[in-house]
Amino acid sequence: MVKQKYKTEQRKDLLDYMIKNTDRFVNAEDIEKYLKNKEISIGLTTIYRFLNSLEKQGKVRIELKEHTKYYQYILEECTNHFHLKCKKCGKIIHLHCDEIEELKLHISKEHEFEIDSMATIAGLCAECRNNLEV
Amino acid sequence: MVKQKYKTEQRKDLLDYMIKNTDRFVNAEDIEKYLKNKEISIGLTTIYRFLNSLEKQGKVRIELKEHTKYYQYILEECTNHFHLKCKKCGKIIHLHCDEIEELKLHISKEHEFEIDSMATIAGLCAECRNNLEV
DNA sequence: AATAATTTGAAAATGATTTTCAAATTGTGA
DNA sequence: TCACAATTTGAAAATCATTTTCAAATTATT
Repeated sequence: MVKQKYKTEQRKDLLDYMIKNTDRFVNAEDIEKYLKNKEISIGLTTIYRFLNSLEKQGKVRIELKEHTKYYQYILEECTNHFHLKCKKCGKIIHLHCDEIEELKLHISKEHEFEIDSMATIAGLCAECRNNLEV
Repeated sequence: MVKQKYKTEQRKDLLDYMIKNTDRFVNAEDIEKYLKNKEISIGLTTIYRFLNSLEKQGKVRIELKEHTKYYQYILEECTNHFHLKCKKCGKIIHLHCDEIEELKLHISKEHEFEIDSMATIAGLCAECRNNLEV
């Protein structure tokens, strides 16, 4: 399943789709519907195989909603900064911040733990925090 | 499903089990097996209902392995500190650390984002980091 | 006790994901 | 360029964790 020795149209289209939709989480059905609309015919099986392959390679963030797995492709440029993820609306904030780097060093030295360079921390964004107070 | 007006033996046993197993993630089957062994008979349906109820109340951390949901009961005393979770072995480190509090303040002020008080950050623990290098 | 409200659990249903396997596609060596 | 081998695809069937259903059991209330 992580062989992929032959290149195919299907996987090219699938990767294109994932890279164009890095601002949200998508599931297998989302992908199928979109491609069907574009007259690109890809079987659900192939979509699932592709998503599994991305997962094994660690190239996607994964989220569970109801019974369904949602995937978000991790862009290269996102591998070296932190992310804040709003629990309410799902928004992801890309955090370029020296304080985080200091914290990583501290945790590594004092707590002997190596935090992921692209780790995600959950919480509440400004808008959702305000809406809660209404 | 979040009514629970009547108290029952089943839910008492289930809560006991969850509270006694906060050091790891358990799934519905784990719970069933354990209780069956203890001669306590509880239907799988009831277990699922109970876990869903905990989830709706926000009393559990959830993790997806293969196709199965795993649950970890969140102890009261864990709601006010951070956690480091090793991606490799699953170990959870409870982090009592001033630097984190400073970071939370910074993120709140400068990035307008309120980090969860019991947030979990992924990474690699000392042992797994060393084993990787072998 | 008698009644009403809620909970339980076995069995059936659900639904997302995986498996199967024959056909189609892609790469390779002559 | 033409086979031949290796890999990939996808429709259909299978899987399997989880949910739904609903009658019976349990719990609270009068």
